Amino acid sequence: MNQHAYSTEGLTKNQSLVMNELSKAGGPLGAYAILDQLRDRGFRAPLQVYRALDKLVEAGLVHKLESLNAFVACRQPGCEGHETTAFMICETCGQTTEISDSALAKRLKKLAGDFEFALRETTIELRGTCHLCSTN
Amino acid sequence: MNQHAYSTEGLTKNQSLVMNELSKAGGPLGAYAILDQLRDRGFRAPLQVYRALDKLVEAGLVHKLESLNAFVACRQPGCEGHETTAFMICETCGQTTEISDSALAKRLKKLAGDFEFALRETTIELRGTCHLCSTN
DNA sequence: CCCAGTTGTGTAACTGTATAACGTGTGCGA
DNA sequence: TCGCACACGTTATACAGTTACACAACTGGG
Repeated sequence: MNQHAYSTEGLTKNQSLVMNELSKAGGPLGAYAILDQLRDRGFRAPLQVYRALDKLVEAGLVHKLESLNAFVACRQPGCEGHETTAFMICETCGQTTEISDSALAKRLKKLAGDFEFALRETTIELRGTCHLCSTN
Repeated sequence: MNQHAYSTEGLTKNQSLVMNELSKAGGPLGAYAILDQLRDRGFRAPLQVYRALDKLVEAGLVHKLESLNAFVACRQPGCEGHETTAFMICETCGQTTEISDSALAKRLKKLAGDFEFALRETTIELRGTCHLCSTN
C-alpha cells in the first residue's frame, strides 16, 4: 500500500491532484497546463507534474498521447488491454476517443513475433476529423 | 523544379544536407543532433533544420517518430503506403524497423470508418527489445 | 524587361516539453 | 535505530518547436 493514502485509489497527494485535473478536463492536457491548474494547490515545478504522471501512466490510469505531447485520463476505471490501446484524435475539436480492438492487437503481436521483437508497449494514434466536425 | 538543384533528388541545399545526415545516421536523430552535425556546414538555428524536415516529411523521404521526438530516413526511396507505416523501436540499441502491413492498415481504416472518422494520418510505434538485444 | 508572387534562407527571441542533480522528509523493515 | 525506499521540493538546464522579421533567388506574366 501507500504511505499517505490521500485518495480512494491509493494514490499520493500529488498523484490524486493530477489525476483529478485530467478527469475534470475530459480530454488531453499538457503537463504545463496541469501545472498551471495546480499552482494554487501548491505546485511550483514541472517535475511535480511529470513524477505524478509517470506513476499514473504506470498504473494504467492515464495514457500519453505521443503525437500531442499530452496526457489523458483513461476512459474506463480498470482500462484493460492498456498496452495496445488506440486513439482517434480529432484535429479540429481536439476530442480523443479510446479504442481497444483485439484484432488490431493481435496483428501487432504477430508482426512483432515475425521479427522476434519483444513487444513492451505500442502507440497507435489516428489523426483526422471526427464525425461531428466533418458534418459541421 | 527547384531553384538551386543541389541534389540528385531536386532537394534544396538545406534539405539535402539534412537528408544526408539522416541517411548517414541510419537511425533516428533529434532535430538538435542534426543541427549540431551541420554547424560546420553553416547551420546556426533550429529553424533551418525544422524547415528542411517539414519538407522531407511532406515528400515522404523522412518519418517522424512521435514517441522519440526524432526523425528517421525512409527505408526505401519511394516509400509507398506512407500514411500507415509502423515502426518497431528497440529501446536497448535504438534501432528502428519500418513495417508496411496492409492488414494493419485495413483494420485501422475499418475502425476509423466505424466511428465515421475521417482518417488523415496514423502513428504506429512498437517499443520493446529487438531480437539481437534480447539474445545478448 | 520589370514587377509581383512564391519559395528558400538567415537570425533572434521565445514558448513549450522534459530531465538532471541536488537535498529533505517520512514510513517501514532488518 | 539504522538504513532503505519512496514521495516530495527546488533550481537549473537540456531538448523540442514556433513566431516574427528580413532578405535573396527563382518564377510567371504583363
